[in-house]
Amino acid sequence: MSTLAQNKADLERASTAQKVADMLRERVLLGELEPGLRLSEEAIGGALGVSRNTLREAFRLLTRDRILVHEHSRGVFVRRPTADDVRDLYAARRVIECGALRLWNDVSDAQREAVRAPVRQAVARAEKKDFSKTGSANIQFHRGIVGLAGSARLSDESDRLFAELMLAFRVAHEVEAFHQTYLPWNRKIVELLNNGTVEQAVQQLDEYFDAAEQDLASRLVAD
Amino acid sequence: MSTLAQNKADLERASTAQKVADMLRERVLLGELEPGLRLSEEAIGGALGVSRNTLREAFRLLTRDRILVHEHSRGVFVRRPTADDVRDLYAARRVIECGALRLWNDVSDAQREAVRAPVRQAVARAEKKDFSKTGSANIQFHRGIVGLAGSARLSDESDRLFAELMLAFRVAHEVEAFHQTYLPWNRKIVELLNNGTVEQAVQQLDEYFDAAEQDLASRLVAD
DNA sequence: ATTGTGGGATTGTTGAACGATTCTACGATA
DNA sequence: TATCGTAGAATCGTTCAACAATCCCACAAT
Repeated sequence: MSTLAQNKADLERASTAQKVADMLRERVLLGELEPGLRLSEEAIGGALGVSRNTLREAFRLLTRDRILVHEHSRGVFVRRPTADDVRDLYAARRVIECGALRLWNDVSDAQREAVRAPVRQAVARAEKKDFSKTGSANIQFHRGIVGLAGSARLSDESDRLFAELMLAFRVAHEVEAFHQTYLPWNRKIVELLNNGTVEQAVQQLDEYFDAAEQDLASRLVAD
Repeated sequence: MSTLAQNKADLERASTAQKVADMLRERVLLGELEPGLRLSEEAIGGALGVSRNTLREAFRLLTRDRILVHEHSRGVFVRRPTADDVRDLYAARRVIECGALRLWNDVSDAQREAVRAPVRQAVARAEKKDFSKTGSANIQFHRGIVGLAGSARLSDESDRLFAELMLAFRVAHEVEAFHQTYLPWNRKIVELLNNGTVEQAVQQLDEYFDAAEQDLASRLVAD
């Protein structure tokens, strides 16, 4: 049955616009296309070998994901989050993740494990002085938390929030170093959860958000 | 300064695709285009006098809003929420709205008033046997709750969840009667908030979700 | 009843075209 | 020197026509 599900993904080949959008998303998140950069329809379309119409469809997709911003008759630009955006982003995360974390005792073991595992891996890597994937590990931890809610829609929206946050890190020139700072926090949260003190874990998560928001926002005031 | 903000809205005339999307969204939400209906590019584009390309951009917009679903090489259809969708929707609402409501004591008076006012109006109308806008009043109440979080992103996403829920009501043939049932719940929640017993209000909201979810899901099992 | 197999309809994508809007650079004016 | 206005270039917004790819439906064969 699992093979059928796999094949399904192969059969549902994405449209050209979807594939272009995926590629552009990756480039933006990898930092190859800097925030604020204007994406010319002609230049990008020519380079990728797709028509303007198809490319515009891809742009719409990414605009909805908040990766790009669309200005009428001016074109699309890689989003450049401001300090206000960061505040909004963290206000949303606080509600979503703290709310999800409070469900800790009502969810499946698999869901709980999706929260613990990323931290365990990050700790293991940190002990080996391997800081290569600390960023994605931190994201995985928070994805796990959102997953406790058991809503695909909420998880999808959170992924969009995380992507936008990545752009903010990029603007703040703090892509990797940033996440690394907060591993101790994540450990503490998992520890509190394992102790059965869920409310304390929620409070700890809330403090993490305070610190992270302030840290990031302070780096975004200057241009 | 307020006039400037108004003019801005005029200046930022929406693109054709955006206007088409807005019109289609309204038609769908009003029930003129039934869930499950396939939207032919040629038919709709011809009727609205826009090109296929522009129409397809509008479709993409609405697909991201979960108003339409897009099946490759088959076309776009008005979304037809299933019982599983309803479960997912309420799982998301539970986390978002209960989380937002817990912020009651930390927000501005204006934000709190945005929660109370819709219930007050609904009560006034109900006393006059005027049940015309009870649906939108219920939605306004919940929009107000989400607004407590103070995140435009979260409010936008919630609007999408509400729109999707409207479609579910449509499928369940319960557009107006549904909301009406839950006015007493809303009153009780506001009452508990005014008493300063926020946690009890949150619990009441959670029970509302349980009841609403079960009611709606039970009407969606049959086709 | 199930399984090919056509043809017809619809979508996916392209390329060109042209009006509308924005940007840029240069010169006029104070 | 600084501000303003303007013509021309560049780019976006939208349409149209075309064709390949895909799906749907009816009909025939087993």
